[in-house]
Amino acid sequence: MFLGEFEYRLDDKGRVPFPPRFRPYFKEGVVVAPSPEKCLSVYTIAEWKKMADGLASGGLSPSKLRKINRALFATSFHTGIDGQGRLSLPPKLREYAGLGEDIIIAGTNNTLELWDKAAWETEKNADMADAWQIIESLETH
Amino acid sequence: MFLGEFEYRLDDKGRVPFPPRFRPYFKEGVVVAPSPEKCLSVYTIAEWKKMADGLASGGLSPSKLRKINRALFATSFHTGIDGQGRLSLPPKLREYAGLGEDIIIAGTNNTLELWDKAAWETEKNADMADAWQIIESLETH
DNA sequence: TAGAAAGTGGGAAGAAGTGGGGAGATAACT
DNA sequence: AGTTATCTCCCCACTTCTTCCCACTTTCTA
Repeated sequence: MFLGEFEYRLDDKGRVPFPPRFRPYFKEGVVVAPSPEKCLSVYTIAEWKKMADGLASGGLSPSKLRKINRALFATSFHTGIDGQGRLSLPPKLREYAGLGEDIIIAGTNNTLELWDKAAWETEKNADMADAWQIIESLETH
Repeated sequence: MFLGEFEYRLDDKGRVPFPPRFRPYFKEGVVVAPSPEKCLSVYTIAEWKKMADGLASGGLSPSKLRKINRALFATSFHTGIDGQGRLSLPPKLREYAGLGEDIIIAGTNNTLELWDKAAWETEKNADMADAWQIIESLETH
């Protein structure tokens, strides 16, 4: 269960600190994938496999599955955390998410997300307003 | 079942005492989440999981679920009570709730709420008036 | 009234953020 | 094919911050 919002700086070499409390869960490795919201999703190996299996057994047509496989697996990276507790991000992914110097790492229950700080602030405010409306409507059922 | 209203002081390091009678329920940890009313909700782990599971099984679309996950999980923090019975609050949450030196911790049945004292006084007066009206209207059904 | 529990404050040790340098590997150019 | 240049990864060091621990004062209770 990943909770919280953490602010870090991306250094010249493309490295970003990883929240200490989450490091134990990523001992076996880290999978970084692009997300539809122009940020990066960070999976544990276990969560990644669960997600991949879900897609494979999702009853999709072979051609759709090939598309998804290319989009998802080819653009994702399997990496690790270095001795100083940092994650080093490939240039392609840094570029995709428009990462500047200020980075936000946010917990989203099963995964983490990696954002440029400015983009995160706007997204967060929008999402919080929406979320409370959705939750309110769920609870009245 | 959490009842009552407790007044404490937030120290320079962002720590606030936790009502002794409630401490046993938070041995496994504390989840602090922002609430729409500009205060902080305090969950036991069990209550938090119940709430989170309810959302996950709510039949929401993936994009809505991502929004909710961000709004809810990224803005919340998993923390604990220190040896002196104090809760240490992350700066982001202190800021969100506009916490000054004087803090109110209020029981709200299955969670606690954490308020700036001044904000609490005005909210409480408004809520008491509304609540009795709502209860009255329920009883007439 | 005395003892225990709780609120409050401060200090020290350890962890974490940040930056830099060196070695090894890869790729390109001569 | 050899040499060189570049890039990446790993290790080292420093500074800041957080967290844990200790001590004091006040309040409530027996």
